[in-house]
Amino acid sequence: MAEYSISQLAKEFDVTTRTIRHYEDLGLLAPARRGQTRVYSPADRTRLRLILRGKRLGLSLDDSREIIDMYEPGKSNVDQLKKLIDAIQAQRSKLNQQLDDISKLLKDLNQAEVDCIEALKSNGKN
Amino acid sequence: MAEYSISQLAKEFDVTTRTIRHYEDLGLLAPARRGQTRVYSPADRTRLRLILRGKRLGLSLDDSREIIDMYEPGKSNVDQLKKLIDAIQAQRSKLNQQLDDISKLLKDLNQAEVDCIEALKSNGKN
DNA sequence: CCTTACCTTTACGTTAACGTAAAGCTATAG
DNA sequence: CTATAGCTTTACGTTAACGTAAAGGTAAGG
Repeated sequence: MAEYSISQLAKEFDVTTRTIRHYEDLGLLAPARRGQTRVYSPADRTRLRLILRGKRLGLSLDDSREIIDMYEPGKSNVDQLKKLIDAIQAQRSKLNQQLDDISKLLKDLNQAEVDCIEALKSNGKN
Repeated sequence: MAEYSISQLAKEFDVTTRTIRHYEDLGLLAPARRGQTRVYSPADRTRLRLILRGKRLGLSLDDSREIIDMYEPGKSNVDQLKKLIDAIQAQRSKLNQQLDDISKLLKDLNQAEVDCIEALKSNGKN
């Protein structure tokens, strides 16, 4: 089965159909139509997954569209490709910054937890 | 020198003074005052750094406030502490999800770059 | 004394990312 | 045949996170 309805995708990724249509309005998705009804291919499904992954990472929908478009070069000219490579570099450095942020946050959380447990212990004595 | 003006912090972290005041409106910062003027301590500066780190990770300001408040238990009761530990667990699993997302995205970007460079080569032949 | 450079509060405006309601088509089950 | 379930478009509403004036206090420099 290589196709999905909008509500199937909505259920699978735990978003509303409104959200999926919104992404289409912004040009991030372009599913086929059977009559008036949207029909999603596995490729559409993958695009949706990428969009939501981007969201979890704090990317704007515009950012996500740019990234997703990077995955399909081939019809571009040389200048565009060079711009794409630059964009990829930029994204990579941003992601590395995030990795650094996350490791620091995790460290902080560990410390906070230790402090919490300590507080619980001495609190239990009262 | 253990104090900062609002514009010093704004410059250091590359945000506007409006942004910093906004964080105060939402209860994320509470600097001292000299007369009417805000005076920021190193601790305030650290809180601001944490807020902005959270922002880079896609956290809402409310999320950030919760996390930051985790760093200072001590006056809480047992129930609050237990809730804090739960919140820490939740944050940790969210961050681990992000780590996974990022590693996948980085992988995808690498592949996209390879594809780009390939396209550039064959394009150069024309 | 007055300009320049800060600081302040108050308050309306803006953008992104949807939510929500209204109104209607379509098909299948009872 | 009609009622229920799922699809559609259109369009106004909402929330978060600030932006952007407007209007004014304060202190140092020429």
